[in-house]
Amino acid sequence: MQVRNTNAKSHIVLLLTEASGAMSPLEIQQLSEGICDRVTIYRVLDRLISEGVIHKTVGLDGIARFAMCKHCGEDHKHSHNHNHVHFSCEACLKVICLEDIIPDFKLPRKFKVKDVNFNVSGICPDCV
Amino acid sequence: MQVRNTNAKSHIVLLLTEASGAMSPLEIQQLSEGICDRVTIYRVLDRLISEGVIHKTVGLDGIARFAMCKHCGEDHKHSHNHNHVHFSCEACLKVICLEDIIPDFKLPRKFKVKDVNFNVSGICPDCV
DNA sequence: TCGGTTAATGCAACTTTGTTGCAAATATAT
DNA sequence: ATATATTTGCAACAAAGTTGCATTAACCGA
Repeated sequence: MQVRNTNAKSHIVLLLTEASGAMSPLEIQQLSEGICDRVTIYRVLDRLISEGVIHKTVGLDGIARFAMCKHCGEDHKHSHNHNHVHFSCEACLKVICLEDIIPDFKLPRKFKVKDVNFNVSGICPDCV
Repeated sequence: MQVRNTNAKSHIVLLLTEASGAMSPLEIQQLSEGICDRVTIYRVLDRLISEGVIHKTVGLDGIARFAMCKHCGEDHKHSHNHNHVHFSCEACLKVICLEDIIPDFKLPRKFKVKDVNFNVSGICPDCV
């Protein structure tokens, strides 16, 4: 399946690139002033995920949030993990990627790991 | 606020105690054959959480699931973390608590951690 | 540059998950 | 046994995400 660049897609990529944290579809919509329909945002995000451009994280609030894949080069689209910590601030409600913090753990070998979702919530440095 | 034991509550605790993994409110409802209203399940779960009897985890599917706190004695109700790994099997759809697998990570000191939600998805040993 | 093909979008309707208000029911202490 | 506060059921609501289908728009090749 061919990949096309569209207004909605480049707009959303730009938003996520400039964002200071992971964004929910609703937040994207609110910052986009009707650039496209709500449904399109979900669909663009799905595509960006499968293209390996962004990754998804879900915290205890159950809301999906999306962020650019920063440390993932074009070359390993299909094999990269997003195993860094995501921190949800209970005060400012921001969710940030702590790209450098990669928890160390090991599962019994019989488990086949395909995806990782690590979230920590609390108070971020800005909100102390 | 006083705590009461009710049919719904003890039924749900029993279900979770005997369960092989974390359960969603919907799964609880389906295994309960109308023992109580859907809303009551949510409310009982809320209470059990605040009593420190169960804990909550949310994976990439955004669905809340609940499991007994096994390694948490009565005494440290208010301070225990649920920092073990939860494994979601993409095949059998079970979510199990790996109580013994506690990832090692460290945040910059300025972050105040209050809660942890660690999920790994893939294929479990039973579904190889 | 102009069509033609096919991916992407908008709209409307729908599903699923979770929440709230309030009156009725029930657990527990006395 | 009764009083009181907690818990429940019901109905309605809210938020997040999905689906079908007709229309629009990217982009490839002539």
